[in-house]
Amino acid sequence: MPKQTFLNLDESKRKLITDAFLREFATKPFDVASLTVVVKKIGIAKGSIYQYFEDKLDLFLYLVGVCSTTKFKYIGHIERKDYPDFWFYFRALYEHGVQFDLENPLQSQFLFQLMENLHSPSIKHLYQEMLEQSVAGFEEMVKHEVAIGLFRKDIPIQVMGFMLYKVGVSIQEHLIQFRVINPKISIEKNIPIYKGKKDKLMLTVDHYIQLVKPSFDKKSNQ
Amino acid sequence: MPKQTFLNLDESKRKLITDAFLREFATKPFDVASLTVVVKKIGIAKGSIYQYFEDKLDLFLYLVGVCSTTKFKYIGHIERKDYPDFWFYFRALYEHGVQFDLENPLQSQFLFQLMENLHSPSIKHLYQEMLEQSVAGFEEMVKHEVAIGLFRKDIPIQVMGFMLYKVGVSIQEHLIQFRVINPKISIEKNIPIYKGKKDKLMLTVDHYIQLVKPSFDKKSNQ
DNA sequence: TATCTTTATGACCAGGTAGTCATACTTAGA
DNA sequence: TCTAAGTATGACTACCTGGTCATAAAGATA
Repeated sequence: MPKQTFLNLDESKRKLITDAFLREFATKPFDVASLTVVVKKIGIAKGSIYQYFEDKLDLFLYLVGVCSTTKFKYIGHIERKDYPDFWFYFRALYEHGVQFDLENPLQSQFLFQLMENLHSPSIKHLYQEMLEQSVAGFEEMVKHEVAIGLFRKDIPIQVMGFMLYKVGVSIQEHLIQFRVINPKISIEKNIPIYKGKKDKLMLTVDHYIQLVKPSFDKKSNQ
Repeated sequence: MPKQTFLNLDESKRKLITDAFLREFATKPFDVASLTVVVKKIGIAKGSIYQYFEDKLDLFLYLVGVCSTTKFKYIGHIERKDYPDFWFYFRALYEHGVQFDLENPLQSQFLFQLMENLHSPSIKHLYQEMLEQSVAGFEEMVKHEVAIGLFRKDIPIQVMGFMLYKVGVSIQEHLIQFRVINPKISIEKNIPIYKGKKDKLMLTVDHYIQLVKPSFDKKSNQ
C-alpha cells in the first residue's frame, strides 16, 4: 500500500508518477524495470519514491490495483444472465475491454503485458496467484454452463476451464503475432492498442468463437 | 557459435559446463541468469567462459542448439503419413517427447522453460523468431489437414494454426497449473519432469484431444 | 515572523552484473 | 629438455541496481 505521503500529493503529480511507472512496467519484466531510469525521466529524486512506497513491489502492486479497478468499471457490470449463451457473453467482455483500452491506453497496456512481465523470479508467487485466480474464474464459468446443460460434460471441468482461459489469452496473442496490434509501439507513441482496430479485433474474436464453440457446446443429440 | 577452445575440451568438462548453464537458464530468464553465479558453482574462472564463447548470448544459443538437436532425434522421425489422422500423430509427438524428457531431463527442462525465459528485453527478437517458427509449423500441419479434407475449411488457417500451437503449449501448462508436474523442483532434484507421470500426461493429452477435436475436424455432413 | 510538520533531495551504500586482459599454467612436439 | 601453442585465471573495469538517510526546502499554523 502506498504511504500517506503519496496519497496527499495533488492529482497531477500522482498521475505523472503513476503513468511513468505504468509505462516502465508495461515494457519490461519486473526484475528488469528500473526505478532509477524512471525517476530520471520524470525529474524527481530517487528518494521520493521511497517516501511514497515501501519498495518496488509495493509500487508495482499499487499499479496493479489502479488498473484492475479501472477495468472493472468497464466490464464489472457485464453479467452472464443478460446473454442467451456463453459466447455472446464472452464476446461482450471483449467489446467492453476495447472501450477500456481506448479510454485508458496506458493502463490497458500495463494489464496487457502483466502476466508476461510477472515472469521475474522475485515475484513468481504473484504470477502463480494471479494465474490461479484467472483460471479459477474460467472454471466457474464452465461449471455454470455445464450445470445449465449448454456445455458438454464428458471432459473434466479443469481441462475445459484452462482451455477457455487459454482461448481468451490466445486471441490477443494472435493479434500481436499477425501484426494487427503492436503493444510495444502503442506504448511508445502513447496511443491505445486497439485504436482503429476494433473491427479487426472483433472479427478475430468471432473466428475464435466459431472455431472453439464445437469443443465446448453440448452436441444437440447428447 | 562456441570457439574452437570449447570444442577442444574433453567431453566431461564440456558436459560439466553445459549442464551447469542449462540448469541456470532453465530456472531464470535470460537477463536474470548469472554467469558469475554459475562459474562460482562449478569452480571455473569467469574468464574461461569468454575463452569458450563470444558472450552470454552465444552461450545461450549453443545450449538451444544442443537441446534442439537431441530432441529432434526423438521426434524427428515421426511422420504424419504413418498415422490415420492428425490426432494420433499429435499424440505420438507427446509420447516420444516424454522419452526425450526421461533420458535428457536437463535438456528437456531447458526447452520446457525456453519460451518463458526468452521474455527478456535483450533477446526479444529471438523470442519473436522462435515463436514465429513454431506457429508456422503448426500452420503447415493445419494446411495439410485441410487439403486432405480432414480439417474444416471455414476458419482462417492462421487462426487454426495458432490455436493448435496454443493447445500444444496449454497441455504442459495445465500439468503445471494443477500440480501434476513441477519443473522447478525437478530441476533442483535433477529428476525428469515426467518421471512416473507418463500416464497422467497422456491422459491429459487425450482429454485435450477429445476436447478440441470437434473444433478442427470437418463435420461429417459438410 | 517564528515554529512545527510535511515533502523533496541526491550523495551514498552494498551488492550485483557482463565482459576484459595480462599473466601463469599445461600440454604437446622436437 | 626446451619451445611454442593452447588453456586457465581472477583481479579489474565500467556500469547498473534497489534502497537509505541526513539534510534542505516548502507549507501550514499561530
